[in-house]
Amino acid sequence: MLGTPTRDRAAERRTATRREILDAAWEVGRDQGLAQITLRDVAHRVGMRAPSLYSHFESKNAIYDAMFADAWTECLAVMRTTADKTPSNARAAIRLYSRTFFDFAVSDLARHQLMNQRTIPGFEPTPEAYAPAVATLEGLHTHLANYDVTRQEDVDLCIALVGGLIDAQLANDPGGDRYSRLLDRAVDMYADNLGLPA
Amino acid sequence: MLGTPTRDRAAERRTATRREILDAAWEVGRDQGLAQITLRDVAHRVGMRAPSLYSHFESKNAIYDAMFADAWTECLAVMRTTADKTPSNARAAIRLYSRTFFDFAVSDLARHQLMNQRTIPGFEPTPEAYAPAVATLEGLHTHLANYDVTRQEDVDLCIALVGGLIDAQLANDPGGDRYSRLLDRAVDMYADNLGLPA
DNA sequence: GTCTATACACCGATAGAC
DNA sequence: GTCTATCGGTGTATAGAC
Repeated sequence: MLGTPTRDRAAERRTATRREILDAAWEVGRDQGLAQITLRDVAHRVGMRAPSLYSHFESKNAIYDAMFADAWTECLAVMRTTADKTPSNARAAIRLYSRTFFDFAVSDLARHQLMNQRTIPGFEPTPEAYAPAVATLEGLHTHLANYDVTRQEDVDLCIALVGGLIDAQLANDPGGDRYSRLLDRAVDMYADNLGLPA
Repeated sequence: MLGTPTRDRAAERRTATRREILDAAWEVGRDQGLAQITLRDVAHRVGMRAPSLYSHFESKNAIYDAMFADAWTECLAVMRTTADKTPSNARAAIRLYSRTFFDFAVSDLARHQLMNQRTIPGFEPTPEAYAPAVATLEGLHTHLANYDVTRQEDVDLCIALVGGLIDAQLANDPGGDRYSRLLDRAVDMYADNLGLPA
C-alpha cells in the first residue's frame, strides 16, 4: 500500500517560482536601480503579467523583504566561512574580518543599498527578514570578543569606521579603490586606539 | 522725469513664492519622508494646485535641486562661522570642526538624506546646486591644511570616519547620542594616527 | 505671467473569469 | 495560478481662463 508521497512537487515548484521572481527582481534592481523596480518589469522577465506576482508575494514590499533576507543570509554565510580560518594575531584577524565585509558590501551597490541604507521609500524589513542581519551582528560581537574587545562603544566604533569607508567608496569612487586602500590602515588605527598588541 | 523703478516687484514676488514652495517642500519632507513628497501635497500647503508649481519650478527634481542647494549653502555658512573661531591646537580644532558638521548633519534626517545619500530615485543634483557642496569640501581641505594635513588619503579617512558616525547615529539611534559620544574619541584616534601633537 | 482644468502614462493593488 | 479589466494615485504636459 502506498502512503503519502515523500516529496511535495507542488510546493517545490512554488518555491522555485519564488526564486525565479526574486532573481528577476535582483536583475532589474542592479540594472535600473533598486527603487526603480516595477512589478511589470519583474513579471515580464519571468514570463508573467504583473498581477500574477501576487500569487507568490503579497505585495511589492514582500519582494523587497525576501531580497533583504537573501542578502543578509548570504552575508552571514560569507562572514562565517571567514571567521573559521581566522589568524591568531588580533590585528590581522580584525583586518581580515573587516576586509571580508567591506568587499562583500562594495561588490554590489543595489544589495548594499537594500541591506544597509533606507533607500526604498516605504520599506521596512520584517523581523524574520531581519534575523540573519542580527545573527551577522552577533557574529561580529563574538569575533571581536575573541580579542577581548567587548565594550559596546568599541564595537560601535568599529562598525561606524568600516561602514563609513564602505559608504564613501560606493558614493565617491564606485568601482575604484580609493577608500578600499584605506581599510587596513583604518583598522590598524582602530587597533592602536584599543591598545591591541602589534 | 521718472526712469525705470529701482525695484522689480514682480521678480521679488516670484522669488518669494519660490521660497514659500521650498519651505513647504521641506515641511512635507520632514513630516512624511523626503521621497514621499508629492507635488499635490506641496501645492496644497501653499494654497495652489499641483500643476501651478510648474510656473515656478520646471519639474519635481528641480525642487529637490533647489532644496539640495539650500541645504549645502546653509552647511557652508555654518562651517565658515566655526572655521573663524578655531582653536590653535590642532586636535581641538579638528574636533570642533568635526563636531560642527556632525551636529548639523544629525539635526535633520531629511536634510542629511538629501545632502549625503542617494535616497531620491531619479534625482541627481545639477552642477550649480552642487557648487556649495564643493565649496564646503574645499573648506575642509583648507581647514586641515592649517595643521599640515594635506595628503588626499588623510582627508579621505577623515571624511569616512565622521560620515560613518553620522550615518550610524541616524540609522541606529536617531535622536540619541550613542555614536555622537564617540566622535571626540574618533577624532583623537585619527589625530594619533596622523601623529599630530597632543 | 499665474493659475486652473483636463488629460496622459505609469505605478501598485484588487476583483473576478477561466 | 494566471489572466484581463480596472481602481486610485502619482508626476507631468498643455490648453486656456483671468
